[in-house]
Amino acid sequence: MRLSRYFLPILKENPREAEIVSHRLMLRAGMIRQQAAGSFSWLPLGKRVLDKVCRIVREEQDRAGALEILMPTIQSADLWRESGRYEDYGKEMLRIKDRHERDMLFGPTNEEMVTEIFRSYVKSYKDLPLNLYHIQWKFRDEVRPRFGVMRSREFLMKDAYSFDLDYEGAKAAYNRMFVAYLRTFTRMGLQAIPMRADTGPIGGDLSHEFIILADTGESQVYCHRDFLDLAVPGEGTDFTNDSQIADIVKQWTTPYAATDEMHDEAAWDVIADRDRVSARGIEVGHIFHFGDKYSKPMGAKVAGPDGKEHFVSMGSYGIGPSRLIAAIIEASHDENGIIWPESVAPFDVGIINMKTGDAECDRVCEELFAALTAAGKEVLYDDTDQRPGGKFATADLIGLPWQVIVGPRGVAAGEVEIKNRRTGERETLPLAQAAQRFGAAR
RNA sequence: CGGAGUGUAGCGCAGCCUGGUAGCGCACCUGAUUUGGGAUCAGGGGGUCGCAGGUUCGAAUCCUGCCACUCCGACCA
Repeated sequence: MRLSRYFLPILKENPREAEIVSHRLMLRAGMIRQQAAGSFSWLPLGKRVLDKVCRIVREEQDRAGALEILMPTIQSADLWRESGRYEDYGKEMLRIKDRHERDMLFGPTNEEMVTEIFRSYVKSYKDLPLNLYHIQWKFRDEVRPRFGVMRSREFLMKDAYSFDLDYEGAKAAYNRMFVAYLRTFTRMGLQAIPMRADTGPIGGDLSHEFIILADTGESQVYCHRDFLDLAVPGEGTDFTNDSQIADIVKQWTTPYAATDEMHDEAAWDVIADRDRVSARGIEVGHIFHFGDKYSKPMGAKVAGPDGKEHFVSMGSYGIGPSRLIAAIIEASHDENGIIWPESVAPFDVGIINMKTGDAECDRVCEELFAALTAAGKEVLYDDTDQRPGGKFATADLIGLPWQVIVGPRGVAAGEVEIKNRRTGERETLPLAQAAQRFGAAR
């Protein structure tokens, strides 16, 4: 992509309304545009990151055996009356009437709808386990939206729903999602720690929040230092092996970890001082087991091997990709801007032409741009006629992992400079080697 | 929903107290000189001063009501 043809409305100054760093940087980097309290448009740069995050989420959900579907944002109130939540949910649910005066709502979550789908088709335990997920916009009419996309009213959510014959099966499904989450967050360059959670309004008796540590986190969290060195399950993890998956979950739930509201002072006191990690955290995922809370009132049942009907045992599993992006920035930035982990960076490499219009600089940049693109890299080529300082500032702000700097001085010597955004390390390389560094053939 | 605050050009702000032709910086457009960490000069475009009433010869400025947004608290992915 050539920057001259891109839409990247960066801001030099901090917008007044943005208090926390991720909100500021997302606005300044031209990723998002606020449209109303807690509702945002995603501009090209932000959309690219959102897509990358969603892709990782998808890959890990699929790997763990979940199947992607897509349900509507607008739901009928009748479904929610079946579960009893239409009355219970409160003002956070945006209620709408259609032209026939029928009660509708903008979905804050999809338990009822997915249960409706399930009960319509699945009648036998032989079709279980089943886990259906979708990535869809949700709306919760928060009393006080804040912190940009971290706490918005409209937000993107991956929500998965598992269906099993009994508690044992549901527990195994829960464990699969648990392990999938560990992998998902790790792939985004985050260290996520599962913490026992309150089951909240959805109810249930087994629940974990996945919390990442960041100085600007919204809540106080406590955990054992052991978490920081635990091995994250690899790509080859066998999600069909229940006992292996259960072992991983056990390993990841044994050391102490709790959010403020679940904190147990007595258990905490037992831990040696040097092993205690007391920090700020951001919740990026939440998994629940809730049994027959919806299957029972909504009549979602299957025939078991015993020939009798059983209400299915369910769980739900959420990740907020839009909020996750803010969390990544909170965990990875410096005074100059965002520092993207490579897996979610909007582009892999930025090429900075220090002197657009200079025949040699232009030629070298074009060659590099073509070579890196051919090598499968996503490249943002700054071919604008801004001055070097401005280009550096923009590149640092939007946080691409690598910058290739092409200036007349280096070009005369047949060299370009490569800068790593995270470490700030610069390296001067002959042109051919620079291209090879990013996977180009020659 | 309680408390506090802010609405003036795309962004950041001044002007309001003490009413009299709406300003500054950045950004944008034109031209010239520039080009290794947010250039310089010259010229230019852009605002029903959040909205609605009221007071007044005259309102960004004073009064009343409303709306939007932000922050703190309570609440949540």
